[in-house]
Amino acid sequence: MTDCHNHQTCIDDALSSAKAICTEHGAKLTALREQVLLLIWESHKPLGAYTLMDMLAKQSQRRVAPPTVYRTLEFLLSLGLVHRINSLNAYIGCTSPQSHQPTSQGLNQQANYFFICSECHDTQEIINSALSLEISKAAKELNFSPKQQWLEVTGLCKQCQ
Amino acid sequence: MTDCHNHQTCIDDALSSAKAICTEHGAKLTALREQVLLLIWESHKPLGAYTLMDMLAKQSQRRVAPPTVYRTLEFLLSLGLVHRINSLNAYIGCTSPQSHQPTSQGLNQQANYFFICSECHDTQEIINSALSLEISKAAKELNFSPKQQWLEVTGLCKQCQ
DNA sequence: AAACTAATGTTATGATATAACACTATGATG
DNA sequence: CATCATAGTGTTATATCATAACATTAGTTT
Repeated sequence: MTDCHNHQTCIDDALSSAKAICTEHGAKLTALREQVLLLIWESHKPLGAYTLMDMLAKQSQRRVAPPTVYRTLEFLLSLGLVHRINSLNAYIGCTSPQSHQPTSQGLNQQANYFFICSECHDTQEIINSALSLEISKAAKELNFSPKQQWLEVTGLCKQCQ
Repeated sequence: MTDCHNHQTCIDDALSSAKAICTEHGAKLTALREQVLLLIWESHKPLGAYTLMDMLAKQSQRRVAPPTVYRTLEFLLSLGLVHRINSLNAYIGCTSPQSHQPTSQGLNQQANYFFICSECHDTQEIINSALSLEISKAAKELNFSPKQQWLEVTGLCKQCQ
């Protein structure tokens, strides 16, 4: 991770956020879902579905098949608790799930902006209204009505330069 | 495509650009490479590698294997003649390859911004310096040194709203 | 022509993701 | 309490996307 920080706090926060958000949406954070969310947060880097599957299998001493993982990820994605990094086919914990909440109409217009270090794979998510504004302006010029946005910037993080 | 335009002109331009860029880099636009580039441009929408493979096989009446297609795509990508749409695992012709030229150090800092209609799959690429600037600013705040950027915005195009 | 190199062909396999259906657990309802 | 409905999970098979490794061909240089 880029900043020296108390990782356990970070995980705890993520978990209590997740619980709150689940309650709010009448969704259940089952043991499996919690386990996957924790694994993703403990890693703190984008994690592939099959890596996650192996970790799960190891933890629970039994075979875990792909659909189990993908369904769980889908659940977490739908609540904005994790994000998919398209350029890596990988999944990462959302640092501000409150900002990525689905509405009754389904998902909000979602804006996901990531900076991904190609060296250490540390990935930082940002919320940036100036950036959002520029994207909206560009969309307007094209008469395009945006729904979801992903920005993935690869390069070198502070530490790895 | 979003704008009513002369599609053949568009293809012709792409092809002559491609030839110029290849010459400039001492690269060869072989028959296969030209064929793939044309197929991508004729479609004018993001095309999967396997779709492309089937189209190639059909055109040339012979079996074409994945590596053939992927190598060709890699070549075209390396010269900035096509782009990969990560959220779709698909490839599309670059509308302004002059702006995506590799340097002697390898690829420039590349900025690829796409608006992808979820209805008709029309995909527009834009160049937008205001947007680039915001991304640079955000990177600077993180002390992140960006190398490549992809923005993919999904939603509804003018026609499909 | 021989030797070298870039391009393409070929076979096999790895990596990512989903469809379809079976089973289980949990809570609602009579 | 029994039964029913539903959400969640398990299981098997398969689809989809991508690459490794090595063989062959074609074009260039000497």
